[in-house]
Amino acid sequence: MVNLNSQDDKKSLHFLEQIIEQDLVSNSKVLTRFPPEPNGYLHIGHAKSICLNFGLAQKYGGECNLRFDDTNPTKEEVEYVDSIKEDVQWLGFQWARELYASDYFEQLYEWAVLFIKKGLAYVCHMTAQEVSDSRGTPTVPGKESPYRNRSVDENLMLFTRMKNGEFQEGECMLRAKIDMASPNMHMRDPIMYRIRYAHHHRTGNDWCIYPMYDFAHGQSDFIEGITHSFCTLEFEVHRPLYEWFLEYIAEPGQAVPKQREFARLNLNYTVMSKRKLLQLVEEKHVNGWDDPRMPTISGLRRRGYTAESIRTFANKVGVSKRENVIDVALLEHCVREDLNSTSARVMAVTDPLKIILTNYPENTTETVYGIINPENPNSEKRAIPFSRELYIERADFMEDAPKKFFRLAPGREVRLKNAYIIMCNEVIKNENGEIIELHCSYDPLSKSGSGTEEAQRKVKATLHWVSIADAVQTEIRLYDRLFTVENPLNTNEQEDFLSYLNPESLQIATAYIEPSIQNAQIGDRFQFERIGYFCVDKDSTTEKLVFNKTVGLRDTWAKVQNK
RNA sequence: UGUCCCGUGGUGUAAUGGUAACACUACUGGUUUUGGUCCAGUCAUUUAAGGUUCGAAUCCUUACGGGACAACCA
Repeated sequence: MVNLNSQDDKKSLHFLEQIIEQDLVSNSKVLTRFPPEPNGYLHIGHAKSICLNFGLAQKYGGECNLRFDDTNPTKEEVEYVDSIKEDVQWLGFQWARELYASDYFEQLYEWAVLFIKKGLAYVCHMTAQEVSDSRGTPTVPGKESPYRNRSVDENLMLFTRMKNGEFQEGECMLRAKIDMASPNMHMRDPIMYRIRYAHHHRTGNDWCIYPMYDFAHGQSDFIEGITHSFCTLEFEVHRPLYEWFLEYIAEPGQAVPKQREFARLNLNYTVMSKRKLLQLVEEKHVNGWDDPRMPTISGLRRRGYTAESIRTFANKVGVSKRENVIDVALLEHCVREDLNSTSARVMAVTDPLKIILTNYPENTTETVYGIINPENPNSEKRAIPFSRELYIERADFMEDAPKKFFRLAPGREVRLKNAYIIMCNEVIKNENGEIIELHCSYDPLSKSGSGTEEAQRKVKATLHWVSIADAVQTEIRLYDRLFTVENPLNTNEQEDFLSYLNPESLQIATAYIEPSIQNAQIGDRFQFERIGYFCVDKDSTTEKLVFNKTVGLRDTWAKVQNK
């Protein structure tokens, strides 16, 4: 498992760390948990929670459990369980125990009976509509259920019959008897158990009654001996209920878990709710949960993000209780920083313009050498074939170049990276006036690394290139933000978030790459020099490599152009 | 006219009664055989008004602003 602590140096403590350190005085061990519901794939927001829960346990010498909150069989599937486990491990964490709330169904049932016996729970026969109507509103108190004051014996008998399948779905439920006038809606006789004739991914058809979140989560924490139960802000109003149940379950003086809440992660130009992500998948606006445009962990992984960069990101966004929207530029910065120091360089032309070196011998190929990774002082070199006919990037040539354009233009010189300095002598056009090729001459004395006076000549630009005869033709998938606006949820009445989908979020193109790319394996990451970071997609075949663009290099020239 | 939570540069996070700091973004400039990387610099009277104090981003009061809560979801 990765060790996060090395990154911590002398940073000040965030508020959850402060809480833990105060508790450490009386408590010896920190036990946390990451509690996903297996009803969807994990996203970058979950990554923050994972890094927090596992990281805190690690920092304070404790442990972190992976616990699936699987109390709603109608929405949960094994596929999601498997993907969640894969994602957590890929991120670099290993749980102490793999657990399921459904493991505790028997115990939870017994506790429910205990609440009935104490006169703190009752079976209620109101319909969903009646429950809703009688609950009141945040400003208006609710009304008590007519079934509220049944005898303990009758409740016991009824609850047993619920468990035995003697009622239909929706016919009745078990409710906690708290306070219908509480200003906290969650204390207005919340539902503890409901009837569901659904197959559960673990317990099969053993049960037809299932506990609600509020009667399962805190109890599960308690059973496992969790010391700190960290969750997102929307559960803050559940805290009194979390504590209310535990108060009657724990023995006097027995330690109970402490729930504390932090702000969830939001990223601009995307959505972060599982429901909306599921909708994107089901309605096929994207190609599955692991579509590289998705903010899911599996999507980011396929896109080429490293686990390291996501952990760094989670660390940099911080932890607090303020609503926040993180600029996706920070995520991109984190992955660039990692990939810059680790990825092999390669030259790839994505929009080719043919050039012919008129003074270079025909039918000749020579080998030039490039450094695989200039950030690594011990980097090896790679061999690159050079010849008379080359491709350069179309954007690297302008016929009428403004002063600020440093690249190739008629009568101007540039260096071909790792090779020679060339000059553009002639622009060849077709009958439509489109530029189809350039005739250039090269300076034989200017070869890279030769140390000659000519080679040390200063030129304004260095271009990447590829020898046409030796290039490997590949598919590249270029991604842009999935949504055109920073907050797709901020819609006016007649639109929904789908209307802000970016129609150009995926573009497919061809890249011609130097032949050293031939041995690339699925998942390998490269920097296409001067373009960006790419990784080999799983759709690659022996005939054709497919690359995903992870993120572009910072592009100062694009900014200058846009002014 | 409810309860709870939160207000610090464009964005996030620090400063825990004693000089508002760091990161990202943006913009300047330098280095560079990647217009990348790297390096240097610029960008805030801490929502407002009162109060306590020698001293307030920090404590108190009020106002204003934002968010959560009315699923047999989690």
